[in-house]
Amino acid sequence: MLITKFWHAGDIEMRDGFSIEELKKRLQNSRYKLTHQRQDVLEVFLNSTGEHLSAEEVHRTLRDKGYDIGLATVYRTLELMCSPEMNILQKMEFGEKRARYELKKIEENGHQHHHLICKKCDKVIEFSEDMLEGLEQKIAETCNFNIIDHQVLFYGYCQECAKKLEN
Amino acid sequence: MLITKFWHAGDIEMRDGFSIEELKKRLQNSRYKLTHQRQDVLEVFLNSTGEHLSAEEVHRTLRDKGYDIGLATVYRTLELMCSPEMNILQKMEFGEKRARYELKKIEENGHQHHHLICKKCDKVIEFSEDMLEGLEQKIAETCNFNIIDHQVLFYGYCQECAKKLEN
DNA sequence: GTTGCTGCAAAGCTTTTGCATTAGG
DNA sequence: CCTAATGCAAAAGCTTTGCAGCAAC
Repeated sequence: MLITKFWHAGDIEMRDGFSIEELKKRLQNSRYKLTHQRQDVLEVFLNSTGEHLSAEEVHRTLRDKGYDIGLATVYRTLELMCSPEMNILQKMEFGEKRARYELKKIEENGHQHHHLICKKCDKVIEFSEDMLEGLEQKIAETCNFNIIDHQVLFYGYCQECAKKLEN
Repeated sequence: MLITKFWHAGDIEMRDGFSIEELKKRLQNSRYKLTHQRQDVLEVFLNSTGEHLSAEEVHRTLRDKGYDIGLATVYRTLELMCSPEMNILQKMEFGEKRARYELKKIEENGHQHHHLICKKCDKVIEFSEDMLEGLEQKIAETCNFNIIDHQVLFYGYCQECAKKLEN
């Protein structure tokens, strides 16, 4: 999966704030153990450049590096890191059959970013935009729904594929 | 899956515009055949009250009615009806492993509706809201991306589950 | 009569689970 | 030590596919 990054002007600054130390702290808070497998999985994300990784890709990356880890452990670790308790990874589904994960990056305004997905080549373009400003609260009030997370997906054609389709 | 409907004031009026005649017309335009299986699948959606149906639910509904149809055919039919050519159904993924489908309902303003998904009981609440007004075009221009569809998902806790979690 | 469609069963993929073994605290 | 975590392999789902027979046009 090709990932093209696009940050809207004014929303560029981000903070990840994740490290092995932070992982250790959060694990201890919940009486989980700091295994080397969990460290290894986190490091894959810390070393990746914002890619949306699938469980199998994380597993293969570690195996290729010579680390010995089972796929089941990768799945269990990903789930743990996505839990509200740990809150380290974000799980996403782009309409493929496999799920993808990325570090939970919080922008200054507290919003996640959103995704443009090309229907032809599956390229994922990220964008950051404050259009949801105030909307969450409005929905929460009107629908009596306590929002803790959201995901916005736009489907369409990227520039390259739009050109190809014209021909 | 429990579906609670909520239509924001002012966005209530909708038009479906689907019928067997319409199906026939669209099939013929693309040299597809009007089989009774395809009619039957469409009728399940026409008779349903806005539910988000999975392939297996469509299959079971038809089997229960005494119609004889294979699950593979249901899948093939659903895929066909989701294609841009047919443009009759909308495929959605709510983070379950199975996909769900519903009639492509277009609101007066041309927007689809959006979903609130309870993290605890999986209830899906629909809401309609014009907050994306102008945003699509803005994104299209800034990102050079030709948007043809979108899906907005909010995750959180519905009123009932929020209460239970307090205890 | 052609060509596409269906049904069945098998295969494919991703993800989950049971259980004996290992390792963190 | 004690409990949680791991690895493996098997199972579980959902979805897709190959192919022979059937139905639409």
